[in-house]
Amino acid sequence: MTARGQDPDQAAAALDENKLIAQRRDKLQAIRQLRHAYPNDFRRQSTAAELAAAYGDQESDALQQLAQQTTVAGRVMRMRGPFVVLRDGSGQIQLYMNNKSLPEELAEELKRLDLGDIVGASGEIFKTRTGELSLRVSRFQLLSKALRPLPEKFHGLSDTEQRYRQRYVDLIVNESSRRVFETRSRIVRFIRQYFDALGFMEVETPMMQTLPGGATARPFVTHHNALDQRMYLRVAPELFLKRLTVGGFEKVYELNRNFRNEGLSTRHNPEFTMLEFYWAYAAYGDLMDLTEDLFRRIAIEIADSALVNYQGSSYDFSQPFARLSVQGAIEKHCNLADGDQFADHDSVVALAQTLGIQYNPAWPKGKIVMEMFEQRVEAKLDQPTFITEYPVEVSPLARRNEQNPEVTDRFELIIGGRELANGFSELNDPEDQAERFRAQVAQKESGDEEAMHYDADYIRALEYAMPPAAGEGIGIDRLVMLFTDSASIRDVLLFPHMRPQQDHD
RNA sequence: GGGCCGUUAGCUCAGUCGGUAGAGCAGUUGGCUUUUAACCAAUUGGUCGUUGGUUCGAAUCCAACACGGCCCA
Repeated sequence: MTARGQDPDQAAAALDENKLIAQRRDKLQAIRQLRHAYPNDFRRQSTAAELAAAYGDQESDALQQLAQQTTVAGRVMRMRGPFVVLRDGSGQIQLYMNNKSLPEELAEELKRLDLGDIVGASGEIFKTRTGELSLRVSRFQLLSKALRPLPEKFHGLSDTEQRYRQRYVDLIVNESSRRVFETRSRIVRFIRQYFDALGFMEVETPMMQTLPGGATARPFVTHHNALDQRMYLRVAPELFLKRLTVGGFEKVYELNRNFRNEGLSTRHNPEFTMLEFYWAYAAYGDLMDLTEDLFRRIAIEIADSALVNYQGSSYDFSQPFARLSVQGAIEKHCNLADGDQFADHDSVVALAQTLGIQYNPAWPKGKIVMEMFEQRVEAKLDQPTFITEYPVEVSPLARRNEQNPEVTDRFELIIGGRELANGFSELNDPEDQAERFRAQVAQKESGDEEAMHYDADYIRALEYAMPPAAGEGIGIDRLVMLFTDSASIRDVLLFPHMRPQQDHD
């Protein structure tokens, strides 16, 4: 019942009650009469995986001879007659619990056992007639009662919304989901090992910043009470990591969360994980080589093969990636005869008209060119491709190309029509950087909310001399999507952002 | 922001032409007790997402809203 003035969350929880939960609460009450219902003095001797490794290959007779006793613990996942399947963090082990051979009080306890309960059990290791490794249970104990029933045993939990909102249930019943997050963890661990082995140092820079910088994106805004100061959640760690190269840390990386106040989609979550690394005395070509090597090694580590299948496409990470300039990619995928259309602002505007691009004629030429790329080309780039020569107007932190000052020594890696990485030779000329910041401020003042602020301290840092360097960011969520064949970023985030559910009174 | 689709028992899903709600699993009771989505018999369980409209009558038709999915921008 929803009492007037009751906490809405409590009201929702109360409404969530049903007969199945009530029955289990009654069982819990009965247990509370007998003893502590949530003991924490049970200790197990074996995990399911350890038992499988030690005894899985043994013959039934040999096991009988051994008569090895052990103790396990885990969640009840199946009950088939006298058989109870227990799952622990390592895998599954079957228990044999015949209520006719158990002592009377345990037979009573067995009646109260439900799917989802967490129990400890001990007994002799044996193999059933069908050859399944099992434990002939002589003693068992309920360790934690499940008051809520598990989803259906065969189909698991398939409602997408509930899988995201109640990930703990998804993880209990859907092995494929568990595997995705195990793989994510392996990938992140591997990346750290990879950079550590190359002599990079992992660092942590501010996530709360007084000036958001390092990317063109809308930030989340918050407030620091004691300082009475406006603060921003970082959109990128870039400017702090580059300050560290000024300080003399020549190879640094950070693998952590960024926050961008933008829409949600199958490839965007407001908080997402990014790897950024900065490498002194290297240039963007070195980054591309490293990126190819990293992706190949991740593929072999995770998939045991450089061939990765993703959503119907197949990528061979043993091969070097294609390399194509922004302009070249537009020419190729829009079937343009020559590059004359890119000569000046007027001709670019004319081309945007011809291609039916949505744009603002007041935008600088390079920004219109990027709109062409994003609206007409990016999604078509399936196979791994480095797109290079990004316009200087959309690359305010990247080093200018020495042959063509309109573009930067920058690349993005596109796979499956998605941006996976973005890297460039760093702009370490403080006077050029100050100029670029001023251009960003002008764009911000003309209404571009994503344009950057002028970061005077960053300019001061560059004035102390930053070594020539190259730096790159790799989107970890999208990378995990690629290596787990996941269609949505929500499938690789344990707790993706969701709109709150509304309760109707 | 726009388009399309979805929302029915704890879970997975049916629901015909608008005529008063169904299955499997889970649960309960009993049987069986070396099974593999165990099996056999009986049985409980529903604000049909929310609000409003049309109608003698709405899970079903219409509208708005909420949440989710896919596609587009």
